[in-house]
Amino acid sequence: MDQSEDPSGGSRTLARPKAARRSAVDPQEPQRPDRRSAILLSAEALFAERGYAAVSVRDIATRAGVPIALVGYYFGRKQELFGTIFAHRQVYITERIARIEEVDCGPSNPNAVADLVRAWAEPVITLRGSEAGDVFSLLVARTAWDPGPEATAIIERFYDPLARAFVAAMGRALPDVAGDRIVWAYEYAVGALLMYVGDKRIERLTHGRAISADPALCADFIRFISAGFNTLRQGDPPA
Amino acid sequence: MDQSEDPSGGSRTLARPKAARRSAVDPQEPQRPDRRSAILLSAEALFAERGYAAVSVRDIATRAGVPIALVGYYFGRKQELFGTIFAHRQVYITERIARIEEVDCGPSNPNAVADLVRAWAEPVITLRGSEAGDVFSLLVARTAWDPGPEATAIIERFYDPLARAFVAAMGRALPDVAGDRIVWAYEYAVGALLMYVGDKRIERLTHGRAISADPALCADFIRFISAGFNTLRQGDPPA
DNA sequence: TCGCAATTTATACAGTCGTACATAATATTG
DNA sequence: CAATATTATGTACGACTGTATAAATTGCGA
Repeated sequence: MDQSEDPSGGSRTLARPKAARRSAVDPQEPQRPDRRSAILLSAEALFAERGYAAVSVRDIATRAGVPIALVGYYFGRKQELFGTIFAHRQVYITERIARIEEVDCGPSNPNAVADLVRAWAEPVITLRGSEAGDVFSLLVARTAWDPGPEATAIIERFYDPLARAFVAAMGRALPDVAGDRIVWAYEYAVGALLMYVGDKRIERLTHGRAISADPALCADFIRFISAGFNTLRQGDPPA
Repeated sequence: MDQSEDPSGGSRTLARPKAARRSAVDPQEPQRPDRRSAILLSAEALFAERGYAAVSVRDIATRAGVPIALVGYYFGRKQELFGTIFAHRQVYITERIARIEEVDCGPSNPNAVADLVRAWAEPVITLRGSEAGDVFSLLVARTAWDPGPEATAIIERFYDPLARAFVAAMGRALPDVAGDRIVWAYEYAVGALLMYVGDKRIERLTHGRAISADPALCADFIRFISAGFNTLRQGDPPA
């Protein structure tokens, strides 16, 4: 499908929302249903549920209650709509990077590892429960494990910076540990966090008693991951 | 295999491999190419690379070098072929369950947690490097995160027993810890292991220096997860 | 009111998909 | 040999896909 890099096609000018320009007279009136946002939210929810490839443009349009062609009018190709969703939520990512870089990773802080893990994970966990947060967290988990080229491009573009920021900070907190071992440990932590926010099996294994909003659960998670990173201090260096 | 749900359509009898019946005269001669196995291996590799939905029956047939209709002749629907792949590798799963149940989880064993984690993870990690092991491990990781109904049915059928065996054994090793907290920790461990065997980002983040065959890496992983489980001992009970 | 731009809509195109089916080729048995 | 079972194959069907395009409708400043 890709054909890709420069798929613009050139001829058609992509629609930009010139709407909502009756200006700031009465911002909270319903003001003619915002169908662009409806499409964006519909796509986000569907991609989060089923993954990129399993959602058709028709599904998105149907759920949003608009004709199919309107999706292309506002967002161009399916792939660009996918990217727009993440761009729309990018603040969630930059906030996490900012919190990571606020942590004191110097030798004076004995809790640097746990502080770092908390700064990295807590924004995601506390996001759960809010409506948009639940949907987007699930979308990220789905996308992180989606082997398709559209999904990997998104992860590389939006989440590699976060990964590098965390690994760099953890390298400062654990100055005697080889960088590659920290990267591997980061992978394990990501895998665990993705399960926390995205796995559906937990309800089956706990017979429906699972509640991911429990704050004690968040504390358990941070302890689990922090203890893992701390084991790197004593381990054998890689061969 | 159950073949199951009864989508059979009734009329057509599914092919069963009556071949290789020229008996035990000369088992290693090429004996007319085994196209059934070729299809099975082709499908396994493609599903592992791209996930269930992103692979077409035509892709499978082309890679195996057989006409499309032969896939249906041997395996019926795509969904049944998917299940047959896992049934074919089921010994990998039962071996892990057996190793878990061999571990002494009584109070006399101070290393019960680490022994359990090793019994659970080591068969997967050491499988990597063998050709079939690499492919199947990746397939499991893809399937575990595939939200489609075909994939979730497979995980429930083949991997829920492994999960319950591990959780039960860990409950014996940590008798004072609530069961649901162990289930959550198990989810984190699964997430980490899936990243170990299935993530492609590691090469990007380590600038291509990652080598998952390194035995020190296996030791790091088991230490990481064991330390996580051990934190459950001291944690606050859930609210 | 007209005129222009923004938005909306129906429809069509060229592909790919899973699956089925009739027939051909080959092997096995009598 | 003939008869029968197994394996192999080409082809076609209806459904669904992403995307494009021309035309209709609406909103708004002049």
